[in-house]
Amino acid sequence: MLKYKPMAQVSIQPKRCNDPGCRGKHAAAERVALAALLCRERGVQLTKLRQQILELLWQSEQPTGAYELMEALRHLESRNVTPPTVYRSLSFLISQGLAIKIESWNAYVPCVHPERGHDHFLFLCSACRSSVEVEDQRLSGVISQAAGSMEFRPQRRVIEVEGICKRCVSAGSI
Amino acid sequence: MLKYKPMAQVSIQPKRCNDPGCRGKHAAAERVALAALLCRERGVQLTKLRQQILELLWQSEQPTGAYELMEALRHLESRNVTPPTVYRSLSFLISQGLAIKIESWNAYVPCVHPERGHDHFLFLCSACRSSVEVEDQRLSGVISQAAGSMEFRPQRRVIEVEGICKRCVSAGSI
DNA sequence: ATGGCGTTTGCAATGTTATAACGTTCTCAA
DNA sequence: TTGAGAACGTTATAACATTGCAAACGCCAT
Repeated sequence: MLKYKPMAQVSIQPKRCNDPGCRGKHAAAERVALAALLCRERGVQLTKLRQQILELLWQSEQPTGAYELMEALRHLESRNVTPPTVYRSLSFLISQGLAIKIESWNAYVPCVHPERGHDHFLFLCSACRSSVEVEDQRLSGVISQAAGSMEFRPQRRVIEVEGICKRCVSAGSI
Repeated sequence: MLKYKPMAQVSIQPKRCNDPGCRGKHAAAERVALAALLCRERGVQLTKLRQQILELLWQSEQPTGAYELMEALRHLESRNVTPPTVYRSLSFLISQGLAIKIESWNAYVPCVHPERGHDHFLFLCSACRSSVEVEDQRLSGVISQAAGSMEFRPQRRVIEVEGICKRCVSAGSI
């Protein structure tokens, strides 16, 4: 069961990150504050509901399913919450680049770097069910080039590599 | 509704294809014959059911959903066919590299080059719902390299680029 | 051919993920 | 303050996929 702790409300200074090699090591509260900032800049609303869902995603150790988020919300709000509520907020977060759907798992993760418009790929560990978001310029290059040679106009990329992460290989969980 | 025509039973000479730039221009019957050959070589059974599903995939213009395949089978066999029947056969075909699941569409396509163990990516046109399977050495390289630098052991790759294909761009279906 | 054994399929039920349709409430600007 | 668009609530249903168990099939050693 996904747990929720309300995040600090004040004095969080959102910072844009420029390190392409960072492995997403950011404080959740800071990233949520950044999301709020970006939404303000863009003139879109990070409503309470949307922020709650974003925080739940950040607080989860692992990619989270929509129905799991729904359960968590039910406890948060002490009322019934239905699928459209969750899916609409997820759509919003995804459209704003604040969350990502992992297509091969039907699960959702917060996007670590919404402030960059980059292509990312996801490494998914099937042993510990963790995901890591990675930015790669060369990947974008290869895809753009292949698309160009076919005169294909790309709009959305899904790049997911499932396997065993370093930790789990060491732990012998192969 | 997906149509089915039984494929020629005789005199099909399956051929392995070595053209990395081929865009999957192969006769369906020849590809099914090749699948049968590969299964024989591997000591696994391409049963009637499995072959029917593979043929349906080849005969479909577009990626096909499991329930659509189920409907088509019902008409073929004039009896009820249930989801597990279809999903089990799809699992088999996928495990043998004879079919591919398109994760972002929950749909299935035949794999054009089961005889090669390559990484492929898929270009998906959201206008005409077509898919094209492409092999790319550089892509595999970029992913392997990124994985290596994280000491991640990749097992399965999902690479799907959705957008608008050449035909649909020309046709102005943007 | 026959019996044994692993593989494949049939079938009913159920689980999981996602959206449609429609009405209400909220927000913000004129 | 009121009107228009955005966001949300609610009911229902669509779409996709799996579990569990039993029957049939295929293969092969006897």
